[in-house]
Amino acid sequence: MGDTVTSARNRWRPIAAELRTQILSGAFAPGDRLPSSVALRARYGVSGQTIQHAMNGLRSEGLVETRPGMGWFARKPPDVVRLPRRSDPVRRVPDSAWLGCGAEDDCWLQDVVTVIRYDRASARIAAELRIEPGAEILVRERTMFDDGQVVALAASYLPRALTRGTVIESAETGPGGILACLLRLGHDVIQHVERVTAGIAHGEEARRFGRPDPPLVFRVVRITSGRSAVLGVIHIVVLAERFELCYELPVAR
Amino acid sequence: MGDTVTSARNRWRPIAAELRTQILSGAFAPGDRLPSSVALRARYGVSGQTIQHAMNGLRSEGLVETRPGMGWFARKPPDVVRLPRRSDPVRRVPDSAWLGCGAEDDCWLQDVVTVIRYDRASARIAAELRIEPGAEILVRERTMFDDGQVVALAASYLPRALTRGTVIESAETGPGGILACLLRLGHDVIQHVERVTAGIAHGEEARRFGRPDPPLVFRVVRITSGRSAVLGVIHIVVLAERFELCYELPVAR
DNA sequence: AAGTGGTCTAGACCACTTG
DNA sequence: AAGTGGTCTAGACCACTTG
Repeated sequence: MGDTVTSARNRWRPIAAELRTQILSGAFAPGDRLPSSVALRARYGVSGQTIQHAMNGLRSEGLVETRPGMGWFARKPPDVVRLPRRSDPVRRVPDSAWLGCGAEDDCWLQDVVTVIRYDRASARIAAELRIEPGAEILVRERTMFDDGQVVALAASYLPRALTRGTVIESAETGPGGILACLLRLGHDVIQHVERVTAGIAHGEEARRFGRPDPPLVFRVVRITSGRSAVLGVIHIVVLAERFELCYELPVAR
Repeated sequence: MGDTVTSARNRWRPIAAELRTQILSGAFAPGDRLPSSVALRARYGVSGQTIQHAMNGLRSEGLVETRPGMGWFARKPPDVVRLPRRSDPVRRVPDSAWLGCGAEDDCWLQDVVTVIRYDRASARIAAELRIEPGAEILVRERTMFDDGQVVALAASYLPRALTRGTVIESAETGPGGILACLLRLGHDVIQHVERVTAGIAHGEEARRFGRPDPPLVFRVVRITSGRSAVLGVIHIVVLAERFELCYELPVAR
């Protein structure tokens, strides 16, 4: 009923389970080296492949990291950076797809590369923007770095009907970013909606993150609405291991 | 610089990449059967293990699913259910750890099992509740089902100083759940903060989800604050493949 | 019965690290 | 030079599916 696959006998799973228990119980502290492949082979009486299979599982769970030539190590979880997701209409920091990440100094993003292009709305983008599929849109793509590492990919999509001939179509939109531009252009910004999913980065994304194995990511779709129209949508792909999304929900009285 | 591991030659990665491209391009529509292991072995001139390794990668990316004895299939992604995360102080639906999932009928959760126990605050819980480590707390644990499948695990932690002798310590808290109880008890509920991370379910969690392989999950920490104190915190572990978290961020004017 | 994916072994080679 | 993890092959067996 519940279980999907039992097929064939299975030695790697109990081995992974035992090591997992030891790591979670603290028998191996973060940074500790685990027994080597040959040691584990001898202990469990299995082949190297079987040990490798077990370790691959633990690695994907984030419990173990590997330094080739040196061994397996209980993982010291990377410091997680809190990304406050707020709705400030104008921010002090330069334009970035951390849109809403906060007006404060904790908005520490290190680098932003911007590509601007024009396109026609796909079915998906059209639905999100509530415009006709095929309508002209402005696409602003960004890559965000932290310490030389790519940590997020983002693409903003705006109806060209709103942006044509405005500063939004230039590389530098000035302080406050796109949102401030929209406000200056007389648009009402009523609310943002953020839809968050999680998954494994696809091939092209994994490549852009510079990882051999596809990392776990958040996918955030941020839809910004005015009084009578959707003003824009941003798709953000964020390395999940590095970030925590933090939402504040004030209680209406 | 960017790449972590190159070691040893590598045949499974390009194979995975090629199949990934075909799936994403639509050459294999969702539900289509992929070539069998023997066919792929012949096409690429590699061993079965190598093909298996490539397919394992695609499966963990969610692009492929496997029906043992039948073959590999391009994945028809499961319908994603939107979980609106709101801050309504009182809801019409029965008490549940979907707390804030909305007052509407779209709150469709199927079943809830509740365990109530008393404990002392761990360092982590104490920090979240802003009480002394070791202080007495009330723990309400829940398992949420949809169609017989476990889809979420949740545990609420409340300072016992707030709950002792109240209806919150009974199994049935009545309509509106814990939050309504707190309001009736005279507490101000000012805001919720939700911190969202994503990861692979740990061993015990994976077991509770009834999965042989640990699934990808959201971890939501929801902290509910009154005017001068934290009223409670809920830890929710949600199957990521089934849900989308949807946050509304109204723009302050 | 024939085909499917999943697991396992034994043995090989590779790139990497430390001495 | 000796030890490490990562990949690969060839061959075996298993549980599962359809006919």
